[in-house]
Amino acid sequence: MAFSSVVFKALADPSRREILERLRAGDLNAGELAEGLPMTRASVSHHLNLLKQAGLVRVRRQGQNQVYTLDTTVFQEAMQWLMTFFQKESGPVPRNRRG
Amino acid sequence: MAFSSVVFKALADPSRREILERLRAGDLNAGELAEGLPMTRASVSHHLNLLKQAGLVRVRRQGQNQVYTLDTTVFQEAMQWLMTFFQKESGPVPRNRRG
DNA sequence: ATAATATTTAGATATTTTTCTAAATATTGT
DNA sequence: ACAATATTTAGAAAAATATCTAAATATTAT
Repeated sequence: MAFSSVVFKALADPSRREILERLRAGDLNAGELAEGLPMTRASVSHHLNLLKQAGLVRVRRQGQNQVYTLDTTVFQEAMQWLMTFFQKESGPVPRNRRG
Repeated sequence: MAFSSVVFKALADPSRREILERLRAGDLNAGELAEGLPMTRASVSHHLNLLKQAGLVRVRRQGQNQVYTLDTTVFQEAMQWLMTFFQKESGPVPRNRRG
């Protein structure tokens, strides 16, 4: 699927945005992320998987836990896509303006 | 529905992003927007409605046509949301930094 | 008022997404 | 190896979304 679709689809769900916002304060494991969300751990796990596929989070094992971290690079790419809409003319987006 | 959900949901569909990208070059009416998209005019109309609800486009009648225009203010808000993810600490986002 | 053109709305169907329960996998401690 | 804990995977059911055809609405010209 095209870059933007996975990312924007991932961002389109309130539970997933909630997860991302919690991760802003620091890494959390799956159990911690599931707490407070009105759904089962299995469902949270599903959302985490979508976020991972979108490249918005990374995961590493730490003992029994799966620890999730924000990965901000994709946020940047999404921002860049949005930013093109402030330039009136369409066409390839200039990345730098030497010469 | 919360601000971000409608907006990100609107952006999550490739056909709708295609529509937005065409509108970058200038206003187009519903018929023009439907051309080239692999679906009926009714379906395009549906997508346009979602974009309108998200505040991403405006529409005005011009004779027999409905003319669609980009509205960039919501793009800005979406960008702002994304931008908060580059500040590690969570909490209310400072809008300006006088004082 | 009628016809022609442009677009939307209604209702139906197909696909995708969300969520659940139950079972499976992985790690740690005994 | 076995039990306890953390998390994911599988499969099913419910809810949301995308798309179609047909009918309805709005504008313009005759």
